[in-house]
Amino acid sequence: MSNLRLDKAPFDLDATLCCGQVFRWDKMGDWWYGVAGKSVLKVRQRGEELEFANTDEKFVRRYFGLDDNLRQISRAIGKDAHIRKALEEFWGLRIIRQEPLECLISYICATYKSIPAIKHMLNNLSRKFGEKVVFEETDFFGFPEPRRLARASLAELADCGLGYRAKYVLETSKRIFDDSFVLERLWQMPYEQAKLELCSLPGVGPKVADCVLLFGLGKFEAFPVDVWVKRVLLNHYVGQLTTEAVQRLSKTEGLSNTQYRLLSEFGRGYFGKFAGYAQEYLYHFERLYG
DNA sequence: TTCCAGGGAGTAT
DNA sequence: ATACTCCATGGA
Repeated sequence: MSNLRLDKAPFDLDATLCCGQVFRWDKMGDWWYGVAGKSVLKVRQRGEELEFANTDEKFVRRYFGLDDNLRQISRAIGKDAHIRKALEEFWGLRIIRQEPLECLISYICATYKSIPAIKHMLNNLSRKFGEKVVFEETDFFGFPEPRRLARASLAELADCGLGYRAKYVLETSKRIFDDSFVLERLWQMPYEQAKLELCSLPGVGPKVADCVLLFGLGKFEAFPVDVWVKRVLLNHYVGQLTTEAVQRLSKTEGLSNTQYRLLSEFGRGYFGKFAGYAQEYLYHFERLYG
């Protein structure tokens, strides 16, 4: 068991793990349990103190983004009353550094699904194809290696509840496994180029790409847009959008490609290089109170 | 039962 | 380039 004092690093563990960026953490009592890499992490927060087990401080700092300068980020994105309200409400929410592959597969699965259903799918995938790790007499499962997913059958994947996403997960896993696509190479690419590369994968469009770039590859300017974010922007940012843009957005219920680019570029332009942080605060706020 | 979900691909214009 | 349609499934 180790402790970490959060003196100069505001952090809210609950908000960070509940805001829908990760899907495989569970709270038992006041402890959170999650699997990263091949080990089970156990974390709880008591005020300014973060307690953790089965991992080390270096990993915790990196995984939870504790070295991001949240005050500086907050000053950069705090452009208006609404975002400042969300920042205040969830102060200490941070963008987690997910493992890129888990992040990619997770958000391919997440398309057109609710969060409880996504959790269900990913837990099924991990139980079926991940490595079992026993911790505190409980079975946990690591996220599947690309090799296991690449060699799975469509039926096995479909059995996990993936539906029509099964073939996307399979084909993308094959491209990762045979090294024709190297996720790590995107780290040093600029945002736009990395996004273009990601969108060449089956099951990956602009939304999934932005999520992977933000949550897995440290591109904080990525501004993923879904129906919730569209809702936020139409409810609170009409003044900052052009009237022509608002008309185009109100025309249809869903989110066309054109609408996606419009909103994503607005977010990036308006909130700046930490737009992804703004997006996550706004998204969480809209889901809880919208 | 019906509706909706952290959208993407395929096809028609 | 842009718009329309279909998609499997679980949860509310």
